Amino acid sequence: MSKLLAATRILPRRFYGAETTTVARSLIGCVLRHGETSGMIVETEAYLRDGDRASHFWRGITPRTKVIFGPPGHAYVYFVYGMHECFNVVTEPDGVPGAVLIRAIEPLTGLAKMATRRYGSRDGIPSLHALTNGPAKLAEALAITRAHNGCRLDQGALTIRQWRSSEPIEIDITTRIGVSHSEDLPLRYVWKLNPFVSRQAIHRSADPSLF
DNA sequence: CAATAGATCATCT
DNA sequence: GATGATCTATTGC
Repeated sequence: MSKLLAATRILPRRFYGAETTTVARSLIGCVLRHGETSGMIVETEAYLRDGDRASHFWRGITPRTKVIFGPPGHAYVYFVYGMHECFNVVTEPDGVPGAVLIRAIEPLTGLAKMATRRYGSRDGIPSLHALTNGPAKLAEALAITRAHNGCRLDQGALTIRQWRSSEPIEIDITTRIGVSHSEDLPLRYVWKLNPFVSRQAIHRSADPSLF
């Protein structure tokens, strides 16, 4: 076991029972690990109970959203676009819905395995950051599937660990990616200037030279 | 670099 | 029957 992983400790269940926005922000800098593969969380999005039409659960409990209404600290994994799976953590107390989508990680261990899962046995990967800079990309790289839906994150093969960073992490808050409702809510948390985020936290402008 | 098309199916109306 | 918390390849400037 590497020193890197030995220095981490699994987040307790109560960590996830807090407000969804707090959990989303606090997860930045933590380590998501599945077996030999792991990465540092650099980008998250909060999905809320109140006033958030972009969430999967704003209409209430369905077979798919059932786990989101359950106790915190469990995985919510959903399938979209006929081919992609994305990983969330369930937040808020039991009975209160809330979820945080993990949008990007910085690869830490098991790089070769991740590359094989993403690109097969062909040699050479496009780039390191392209390995895990998107919710469906990191799920594939870490082999997180719908089979993990509802599993606990404080025990078993799929865990999230705290990381003692020597320096405080600078976090940018932006609107969320790819949503077509509640687009203006500032619920995306990105590690400022980290090259492994899915998109820069830079605003778009008609004049790119302004940036 | 930016914009767009196509892949492809579970979920809910 | 429409839509989607996406990704990749391709086209266009």
